[in-house]
Amino acid sequence: MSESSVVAGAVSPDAAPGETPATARGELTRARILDTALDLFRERGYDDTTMRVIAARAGVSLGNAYYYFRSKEHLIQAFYGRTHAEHLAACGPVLERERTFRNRLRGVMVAKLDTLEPYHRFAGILFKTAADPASPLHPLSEASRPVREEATALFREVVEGSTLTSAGRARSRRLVDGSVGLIDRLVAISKLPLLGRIRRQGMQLVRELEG
Amino acid sequence: MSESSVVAGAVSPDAAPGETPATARGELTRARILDTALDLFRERGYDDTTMRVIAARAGVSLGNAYYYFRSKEHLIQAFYGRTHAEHLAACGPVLERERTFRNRLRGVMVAKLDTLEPYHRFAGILFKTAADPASPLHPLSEASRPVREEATALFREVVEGSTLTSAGRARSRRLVDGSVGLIDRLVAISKLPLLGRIRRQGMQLVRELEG
DNA sequence: GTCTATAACCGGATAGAC
DNA sequence: GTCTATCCGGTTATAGAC
Repeated sequence: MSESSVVAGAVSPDAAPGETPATARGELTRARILDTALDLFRERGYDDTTMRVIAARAGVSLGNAYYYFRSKEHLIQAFYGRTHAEHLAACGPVLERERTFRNRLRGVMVAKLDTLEPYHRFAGILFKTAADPASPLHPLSEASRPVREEATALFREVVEGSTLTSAGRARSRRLVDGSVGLIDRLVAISKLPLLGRIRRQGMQLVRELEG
Repeated sequence: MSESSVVAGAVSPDAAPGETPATARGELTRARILDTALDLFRERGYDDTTMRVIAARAGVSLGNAYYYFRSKEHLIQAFYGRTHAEHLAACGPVLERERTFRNRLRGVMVAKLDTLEPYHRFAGILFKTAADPASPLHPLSEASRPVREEATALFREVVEGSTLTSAGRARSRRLVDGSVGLIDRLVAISKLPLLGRIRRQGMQLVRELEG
């Protein structure tokens, strides 16, 4: 029940959930294309990186790039898988060390920011495509399932491993710090009888929407 | 100080903020293109509606369509302007009639859902493009300024015209109803001394992030 | 100066041969 | 697995008509 369960169960970073596996050499070609793409995304952003340029720099034909990645967006999905794996690794020590809900939550969130920092520049595109319900990048899409389930498990562990009783970019970091503190207090205070009625109202709303 | 200030101050529905005005006949052509586009969006969705088809059905050349609308996304911006105008009109009676914060907020939000209902099908694309910081559709973009300021004024009026002391799709409607009730109670309860510390903490966080 | 049209460009995606 | 050839649609260049 330690965090090793989560970290150990990681999907192979570049397995590109739901995507063509491959044979020995194909796996290399695939990795080369992804590496090239992520480099280019960092350098020039997403929109200014064409599939043709990715293919060229990776030393394959355009059609071949599409053999490994069904679409340009699927490269981002692979990006998710890769950074998620890094995030899991970074969380290991934090979850090992911290026991309060507050510190565990903060540690996990700050680790995420650290992991994504090098890609800050093209973060915008992630929101854009992820917000499209039809995109394979949508958090609830089938393609996102593996990473989604792992991320869920990660947060479950944040909660379960904590006692829950105790009380990058500089602004983002401050936001995480501050928000976590607030959430922590609100969660604690929501147990007071005074708020029982409001909480029940909220819970019922959620339940109704599920049904 | 009645809501007439907001309703009266509406931008002309299709003025396409920041876009080419026009002469007599041009204005008609422009409206025809927009009508055609919105019809097509409703019928077949956004992605399946090509600029070529819009132009053809509107009886103009492709290049001509681009004379009036800088890009396909700008058609959506015009859509915002139009539905926003309808929303304002629908809000008039509500704000005239209701005086409690809760009912005013609910009325305005339900009116929005009603206004957008016919376009439910392509709502997804709105989130997608709006989430892109570089898009003219982004809520904070310069192109969005006119509608944004009017919408802000509308909500200001929801608050200012209320006493704030009293306590479509079926699920969306239920969500609005329920959420509004919750917000109302939370706003009320946040005045209790018990929550003073948390509120201050939250306010300070917001202030810091601004500075 | 306002409007309209034709032809091209560019990049994501696909078809199909090897 | 890999390539070449092509499609398709958003966008632009540009020329000319009112």
